[in-house]
Amino acid sequence: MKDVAARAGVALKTVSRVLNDEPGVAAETARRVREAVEELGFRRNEGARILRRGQTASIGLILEDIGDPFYSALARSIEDIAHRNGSLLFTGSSDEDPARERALTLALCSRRVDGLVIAPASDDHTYLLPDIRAGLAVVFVDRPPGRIEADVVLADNVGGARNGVAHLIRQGHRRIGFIGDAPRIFTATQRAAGYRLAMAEAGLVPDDGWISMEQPTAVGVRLALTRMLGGPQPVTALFCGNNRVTVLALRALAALNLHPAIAGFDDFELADLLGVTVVAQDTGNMGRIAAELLYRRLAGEKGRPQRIVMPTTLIARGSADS
Amino acid sequence: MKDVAARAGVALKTVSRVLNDEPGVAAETARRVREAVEELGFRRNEGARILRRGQTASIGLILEDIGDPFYSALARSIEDIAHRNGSLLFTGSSDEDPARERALTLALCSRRVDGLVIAPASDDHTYLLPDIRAGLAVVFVDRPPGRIEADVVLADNVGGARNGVAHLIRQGHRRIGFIGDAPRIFTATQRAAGYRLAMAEAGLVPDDGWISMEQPTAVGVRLALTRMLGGPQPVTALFCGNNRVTVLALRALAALNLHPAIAGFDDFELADLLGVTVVAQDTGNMGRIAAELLYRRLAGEKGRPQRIVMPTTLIARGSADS
DNA sequence: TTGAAAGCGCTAACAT
DNA sequence: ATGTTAGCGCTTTCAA
Repeated sequence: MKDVAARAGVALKTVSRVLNDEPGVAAETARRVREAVEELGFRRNEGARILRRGQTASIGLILEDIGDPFYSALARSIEDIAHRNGSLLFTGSSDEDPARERALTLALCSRRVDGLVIAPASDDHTYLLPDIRAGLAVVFVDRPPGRIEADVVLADNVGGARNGVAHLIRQGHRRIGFIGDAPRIFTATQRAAGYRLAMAEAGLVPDDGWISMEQPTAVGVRLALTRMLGGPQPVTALFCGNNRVTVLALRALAALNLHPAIAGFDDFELADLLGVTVVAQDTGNMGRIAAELLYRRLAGEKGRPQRIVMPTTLIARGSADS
Repeated sequence: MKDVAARAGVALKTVSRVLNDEPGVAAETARRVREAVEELGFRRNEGARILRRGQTASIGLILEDIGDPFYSALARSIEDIAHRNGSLLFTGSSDEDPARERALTLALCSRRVDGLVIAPASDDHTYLLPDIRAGLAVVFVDRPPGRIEADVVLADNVGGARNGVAHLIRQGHRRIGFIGDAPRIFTATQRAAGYRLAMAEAGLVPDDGWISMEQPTAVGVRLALTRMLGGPQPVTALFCGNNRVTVLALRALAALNLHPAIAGFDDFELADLLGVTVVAQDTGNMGRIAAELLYRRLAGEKGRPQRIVMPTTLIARGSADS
């Protein structure tokens, strides 16, 4: 910028004025400055500007895996809101590792992002307190924060799973299996609770062997399925706890050539063509609402932390029938 | 940091030394400093550090849509390499809009990202020249840069499409349709060329009506399909130009209850269960290689711009047969 | 309408 | 082993 000022024969401050469209610069002077900018290929150092002004116009997004369709859809809707608010977006994948989540988050705090949207893997976010006190806005999404009070946008996990399982029950099923995820994952536990609730409401008592709460792998899901579908009293229907489980289960069932009724939490691409009944969450809206809440907080909206629960939709496509 | 220094009763520089693990600080002094850091909830302002040191330890990724599975897989592999190199990652979606791509890119340049990975929508990247001259590293991925020389990592689009179409021909098909994307998109044109090549090599002359080069929409694909599959000489097989087209075509065919042979460029989740034959690109490796090249350039590797072409893999799953 | 000087929070270079 | 000074590139404040 110094070079630009020299070239245009004006003071530093005048260049700054032109670049920021501040009033009080003669048209001719402004023209000369712009010309110099062009000739030098000058690009303002945003970092220095930020240092001086104290607002970074950037937000961070921490999630489990940007490569997962559920999270990438979330990321996209958040990016749109960030863009609309003139912010750039940092993204980071925690891989479900609390230490990596924390490291990533603190790195973003050091960069002084204005706000953070976190789909947490950790259950303790007290480490964010100094930054929040210093003005950082944080909204949690998909899962609640741990040991701090903060805004959070969640799906109706219990209600959604309950609806899905109730649908299977309406189709006449009595022995229904649930394949979830590791119990430390909030959504997994909530959806399992929804399963139990639906069963209880129908007067059904699930056998212990009908419930699997493990981190989903191809091998693990196949084992769980052979266990549930073998023996003298096999389950006749399955409810899967998330999109990854559903996909793994569909593959395993195809390989085993078994065809129980099946439904799952989360919609996924081509579920329609495969005719798979799902409980869909509105991922796009969830991200949008979380990001909009973040920007309202940044704009100064006060009030106690909100807990927004998004409804889910049962989409019956046939796989749950019979 | 000033506050920390005051609290620990040392000079600013000593705090800086402790925070950077620089040698020459007594253990006891360091302890006092760390204590003060803890008590004050101090977090170093990375922006100021960057301003002083001139390296941002961040890179940017510009792609069409972070919500698209193809690109989100790419993003994930790039994020991993960035993480391994101690960088944070900015992501931005251009929505196939050259102006948005440019705006996003320049915003990142102003933030002084160390490097940029771009899956370009624009065909003119001369606007990057000043930044490249100033030391910015840029690697293009999926599509080549426009009007500048730069490193690029591409899939073997011509060869892949050719292999896919040749596979259909080997199954006995003679009238084969191609549904691509807008011709201004590099990959679309390349894959169409691969289609023509395979046809020509088999001595087949494609009818004009067998080729559709439009931005894929549900309606557009359905129309193209009814045109190709209607009439007295319908095509008996289809080759789709990318994952989105393939999915739209599968949906349209199911709705129309038509079952021509089909194959497509790009693998996609559940293609295995649907038995769809595809030409797969190794997205993860493509991102990894692009990002690694970027970091080699940042580490000072000289030499003329590279053009790396990644092989594709034909995965026959049955949908191309008969 | 324009400019000079101070300072954002940090680190490099040079004392002590 | 520790401190002092200058300055990264910009904006803010105040003056002309």
